[in-house]
Parts: sequence; structure tokens; C-alpha cells
Amino acid sequence: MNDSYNPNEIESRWQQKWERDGIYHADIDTSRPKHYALTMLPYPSGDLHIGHWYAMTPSDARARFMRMQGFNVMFPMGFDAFGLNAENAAIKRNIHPKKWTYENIRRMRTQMKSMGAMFDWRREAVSSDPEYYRWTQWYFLQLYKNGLAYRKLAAVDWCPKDNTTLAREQVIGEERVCERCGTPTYKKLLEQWFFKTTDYAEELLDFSAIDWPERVQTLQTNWIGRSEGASVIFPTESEDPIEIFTTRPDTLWGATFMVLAPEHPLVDKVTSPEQRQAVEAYQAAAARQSDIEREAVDKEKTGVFTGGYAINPVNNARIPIWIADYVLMTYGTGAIMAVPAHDQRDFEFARRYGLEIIPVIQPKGEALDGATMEAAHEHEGVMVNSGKFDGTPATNEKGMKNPAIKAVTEWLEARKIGWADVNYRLRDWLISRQRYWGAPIPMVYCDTCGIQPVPEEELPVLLPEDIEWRPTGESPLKFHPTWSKTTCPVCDEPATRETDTMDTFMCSSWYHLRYLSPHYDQGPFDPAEYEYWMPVDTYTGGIEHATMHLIYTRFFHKAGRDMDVMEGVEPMMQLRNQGIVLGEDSEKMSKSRGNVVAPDALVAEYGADTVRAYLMFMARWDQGSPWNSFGIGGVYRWLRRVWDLFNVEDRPEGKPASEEEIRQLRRKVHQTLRSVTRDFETFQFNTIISSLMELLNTMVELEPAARGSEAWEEAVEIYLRMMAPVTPHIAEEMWSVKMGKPYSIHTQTWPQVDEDATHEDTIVLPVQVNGKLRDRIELPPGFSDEEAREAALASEGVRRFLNGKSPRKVIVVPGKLVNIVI
RNA sequence: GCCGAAGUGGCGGAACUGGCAGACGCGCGCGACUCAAAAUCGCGUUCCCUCGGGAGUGUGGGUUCGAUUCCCACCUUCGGCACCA
Repeated sequence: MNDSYNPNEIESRWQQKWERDGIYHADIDTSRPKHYALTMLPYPSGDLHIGHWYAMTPSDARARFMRMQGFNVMFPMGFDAFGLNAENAAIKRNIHPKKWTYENIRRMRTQMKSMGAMFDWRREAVSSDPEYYRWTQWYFLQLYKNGLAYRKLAAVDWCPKDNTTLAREQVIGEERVCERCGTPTYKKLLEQWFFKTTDYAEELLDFSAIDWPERVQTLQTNWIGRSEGASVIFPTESEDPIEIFTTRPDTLWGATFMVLAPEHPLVDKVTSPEQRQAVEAYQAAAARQSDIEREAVDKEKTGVFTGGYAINPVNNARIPIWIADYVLMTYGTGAIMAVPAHDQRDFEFARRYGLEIIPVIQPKGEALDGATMEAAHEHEGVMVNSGKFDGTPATNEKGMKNPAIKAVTEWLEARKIGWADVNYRLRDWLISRQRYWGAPIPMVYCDTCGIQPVPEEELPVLLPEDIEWRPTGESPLKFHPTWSKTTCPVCDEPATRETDTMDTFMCSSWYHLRYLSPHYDQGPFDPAEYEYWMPVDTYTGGIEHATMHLIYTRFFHKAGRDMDVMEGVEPMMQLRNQGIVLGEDSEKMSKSRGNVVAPDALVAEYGADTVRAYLMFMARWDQGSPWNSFGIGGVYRWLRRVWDLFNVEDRPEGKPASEEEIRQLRRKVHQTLRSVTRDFETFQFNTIISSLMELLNTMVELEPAARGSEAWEEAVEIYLRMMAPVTPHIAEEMWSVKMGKPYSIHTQTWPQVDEDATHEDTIVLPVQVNGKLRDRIELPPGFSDEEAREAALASEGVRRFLNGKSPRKVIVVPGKLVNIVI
């Protein structure tokens, strides 16, 4: 019989059977090594996107490979279900965020099941379920009790018309207007909750315990942005001194003015009555800009004099205090000493406003003059105009390795006007959101007892469902008539609930722990499950999460460890990132562009196996690529050729295979097995598919002779096992139905490479003349360098170029090639 | 602007440690099968050319017997920039 490949029938049949038999259930089994394979959970935005398939199906193939390698593999899935989109849908379509979210989850769960992935759905966790966010809130309380959560003023983008906070994506264009109503937005200060991520900055810089891509380590290191220097106190003519951080304390004598961020709390105090109007106008203008605009180096520097003065503590010079938007409140102390001679931004600012420029680091053989210099001198030299430090060499080294910095810092410490310090670009994590669809922050405000945590036994603080969406977009929690009214847990008098909810990054910082025991109610996770499964062995997900999510979750784990809730240095041992699938037009896929590729239609047309294999084949996984709808037919053809080749039973026997042909078949099979195994280990999914295609081509060629032989039987068995992680359905069908092998192929072990079979009979060695390929010579395996040299010189291609003369040099790369220089 | 990554045939991509550039697939061309078409199968396919060869991995330079791979400068595209997740 010769039936044709019908993926839809095969796939739904096997998916049902696998689910019935629970073959992907991951349970504690101490007799086998465990492998926790985790892939980033999706946000339930509506339909499953081809990007989800691109992220998840190769991760699934990798998890299946590990399972065949003998590991007890857990591969869970869930939903990061709180977030802004649900609220946007609520406002736009008048649908409750909860309803919208859970409808999307139901649809996406069904779509995900069509992938044929080995998800253990018993472990599904949904972050917006009360049984989940109860523990998100519990974690908040632990962080609070351990001094890692605190409140302070922070700026948000604010729409005055809608009376609401806006996300960055809701602030549109250079005019920075509200996406809903077009009103110009501005930065507004609100009292908000923070986690002290900076307490862990130093430890987060240490990647020695984990196998994460160099690229992610670099991104995180730069994001944390450690710099060494000194903090210095500048007295002012008003009461309060100004604290600054500088990486160049050796240039203190050149500080000719100070600059505060426009929103710095001291601005008000130092501003003179004459300057007040100008200062306030500038503050308002700065509040209209984003930090990215303000940081831009090529932007023209602007600022306003406050009318106030500070005293340079090293030489008692009276220096003016300015405000300027290039100083950010979120970096350092929000104030700088300006040394125009040695900092380019300060230099440009000083030139523009006619401020004094005093060189204090003199480069070798050059005399800088503040009046005529054209750019700041930011490099090495010798200290000048710096009192007793004149003549101290300043090198290009950073921190205390620089003798000038070291000498000055020690002197500052002795005089108690400054101290050696380390500053980080990393900021504390702002977790307050003025939104409805998130986990409520479990805190209570009492007029008598102040800020009080909700007692743990009262968790979860449930979101009210009877909410009203005002057309303006104000947070429904704040305006709910009764929800925020409660009693103080200490004095039992009337009190008010915190109406802000938590950043959804908080939910996704510990979801890998909720998968361990999603319904456990004695804690965030069952300790026995933690003991067996943690840490995560392989974490896969998008490179776009390199800095935020992947720093938050590391912070969360380390903080949990210090609270004795979790164990170990890191939560995820190995990280691998996939790139992004763009639309066919090379633009980011989005509904508004109309370039979204729907996997459902592709699955209906080609089957899940083809879609899975094509996504692995079409690009380097870590690179991503624009979607290309033309190539998928080639992968479908591959699977059909496999089907036809392995499935034909009544093909006439040809002449029996020669020994040479058998050797050739086994060589190709085991060479392929070697490279496919290596590629699975290193996440090179695209070459797994092309290797399998190549092997198929060889097998098609040898089939008429080899069919019926032991080697052919071996080839087919190995082939199907190599395919199983990539295309689980067709592999199962061929294995347990067509070949009658024991169900299931997915519980089989990975085949072993027969190294002897991989050896070549003869070696073809390229021969170059002056680095250009001129000939190829054939040599027996194990040939010596001398043999290679002789054979190369004797070859036709070389003799033509040599013309009887002797070569200048002969380079023999053992086993690789011969290059003759003439 | 800052941080990070990537640029290879008509297209997606391959090339393991500095050693045969273009594996595998798409597309295209020719042929077989067919009344015909589709499907399938076979052969060919980097460009130029005087058929001996020459050029060629974003651009320009450098190191080397030899560079897609290492170094310097530049250009373009993509990801992130802290309230999208």
C-alpha cells in the first residue's frame, strides 16, 4: 500500500493520544537526572503569532532532544496575563480586561496544543489567577519586610486630560502627545514603590556561575554601568549642600559651575527671586521631554542660571549653579560639578553660556588655554592649577589605578569633604503602576499607624471585578467607591488601600517557580518540587529581554535567596536567545501594518511538523529573519519525500548493495548523526534540518540497492529518531505504525555515533598556489605531511604554474591543505 | 544619541580553531513523464570572460603563505534604552 502523507489526520490523532497517555508529564523521579527546560511565557494578546512558534518550537525540539538523552525533562507553559493591552481593549471595545484576557488564553492554549509541543499542561500557571498573584503579593511583602521595598517620588508620563499615567508607547511622536486624546503630556512626580535592585548591582555583574551568551552579559554589564570615582559635598549659599558623584575627582579644581537636573529637589531652594520665572519655565520645558532626548550627545545643550552659588570645597571658589536638561535626576545624585576643560558636554555648555573654563590637566607638550581651546581634553596629562597636586600625573586609567584620582580621593577623605564611591547606571526598580489590570500592592495607609503591610493570611488582596471604565482612562481602582476602604491591620481604624498595582515584570520574575506547583497553597512553591527541579537548566527566549526581564529575575532570585526563600546563586543556568521574525516586508510584525503571519493557516495547509521544521530551517535561530513564505514548500516536500521513501513496501528489490555502498550509507548516517547531535547541543537548528535533507538525498540514491539490508534498517531507525524532536508527529507515525516499533518514539533514547563508520576511504586534499585553489589530490587516510607535499608538487595543477622552477615555500596544513608559494 | 547584534548568489542561509566560499532549501532554466497542465523525477544555476583564466562575502584600509573569519575607520539594517511584554 502506498498512502500519501496527510499531516492533519496524523497530527491530531497523535496529539490526542499523547495527551491521553500523559507521555509529557514531568514528575519527580530521583532515578534520572532532571532537566528543567523553560521558554519565556507569552502575553495573551489575542492570537498565537508566528513569533511564538519561532520561540517555542525549537525550544520544544531541544527539550525533546534532552529527554532522548536520558533526562527527566520538565517543559512547562503559562501566561503572563496582567498588563496594559487588556486595559486598552477594555477602553476601546468595552470588554472587561479579565474577560478579554481569559478568552485570549483559551484560544492561545488551543493554538499552542496544535504545535505538538511536550508542554506539561498540568503545570500551567496564569499570573492573573488569584492563586498566582496571591504569591506575587506575598513576595512583595517579603521584600518589604527585608527592607528591599520603599517609597519615593518618581516621574511618570502624565496626560492631564485623561488624568492618567501613560506608558512610553502611549506617548506619541516628537510632540509627545497622549495616544488617546492628543493632549501634550508631561513628566509628573508621584510617590511610588521601588525595589532596591541597586543593592545587588555588584553581584549582578558576576556571571561566573552561569552559561549565558557573551552578548547578554555585555548588555547587562553596560546596563548596570558601574563606575568608580568619588562623591563630593559642595556647600551652597543657601542652607543645603549639594552632593555630586564624579569619576574624575582629579579635575575638581577645574569645576567652574554646577548643574542640577531641572527636577532636583534643591532647585527651588537655590533659585534667586530674579531667576525664578526663567527657572520654572525651563523646568516645565524639560518635563515635556523624554530621557532619551535629554541624553542625546549631539543635542544642543541648554540650561538656565538659578541665581544661586555653591562653594568649590577644594579651593573655595564661588561657582554658579545652573539647571540643564542634560543632567538626569535618575542618574547619580541628579547633580554634577561641571569641569568644562575636561568634559565635552560641560565644555559645550560653558562655551554657549560664556562660563569660565580652567584647564587642570595639562597634556604633554601642550599648554591648554581655557579661552581658546576647541574641545574638552578628556585624556591623560599632568595636574595643574590644583594647589599642592600640581605635577601629579593623571593617566587614562579609571578609578584608583589612576595616581591623580587616588591622591585626590585620599585627600578628600582626610578632609572629610568627599569619599571614594561607586556609582551605577542601574536604577532601583519602580514597580508601581497606576493601573487596574495588575496585582494590587498589598499595603494599607492608616492616618495613625502610617504605611502597613496587609497581613500574609489576608492575601490575596483581590482585584474588584465590578469596575467602571471612565472614558478618560483613569485607574478604576482609585475611583472604585468601596474597594480602597479597609481597616488598619494594626489599630483596626478605617484605612485606605494602596491603589497602585505591580509592574507585570514582577509576575514574570518568579513564574518559573510557580510552574513547580501551580496550585500549591502553603507557599509560592512546593519545597520538594523546588529541591528536585531548580535551577532552570535551559532558558530560551527573545534577545529583547536581555536587560530588563533577565536582570529583574536574577535580582528576584538573589533577593529570595537572602530571605531564605530560594537557594543557589542564580535562577537560570544556561540561556539561549532567539532573534525576531520580521514581516515579509522586513518590518516588525504588527496588526496595523497588516504583515502578521498567522500560524493557524500554515498549520492547516502544511501541518505542524512542516511549520516547526521550516521555522528551524529558515534562519539562524539566534539571528531571526524576515518571514519568507516561499521556502516552506521545500520543507513540506522534504517530509513528503521522507514519507514516500520509508513508506513504500512493494518496491521491487534491486541488485544487492555492494560492500562499498553499505559503507557509504553508514558513513553518511553516522556523520549526520554526529553533526545533528552537535547542532542540538549548540542550538543550531537550521543546520539540523539541512543535514537531515542531505542524508535523505544520499538515502534516496542508495535505496534501490540498500533496501532490505541491515544498514538500511539502521539508517531508517536513526533517521526517525533524529527527526523526532523536530517533527514529532510524522516521526511517531513512521516509527510506531509504519515500522511497528515500540510506542512511543519520544520515549526512545538518542542513537549513538559509530565513530568507525564515519571514517573516509580516501581524503581529497585541496592544493593551492599562492593561496588560490589549483588542484585536488587524493590520498589514503593517515597520510604524512611529506606525502602530501610530494603529491601536491607532482600534481598537474601545480606543475602548470611552477613551470619547472622550484617553489619559494610549501605550507602543509596537516590533514587540511597544501599551499605552494612561488 | 547611547548600549548591543548583523551585513555572503536572484532569495533564506552554510562554511566547526585563520585553510576548498556559496552546503541545504527557495526561485529560475533545460529535460523526462503527460493530449495538456499540475504534481513528481533528472540535470544545471555567484558574476565576468577571448574558455586559459579573472573578480567576488556592506565600503575603504591593514596583518598573514592564506581572511566571510583577526585589527582600524566608515556606511546600512535590526534589537534595547527602565510604564509594551
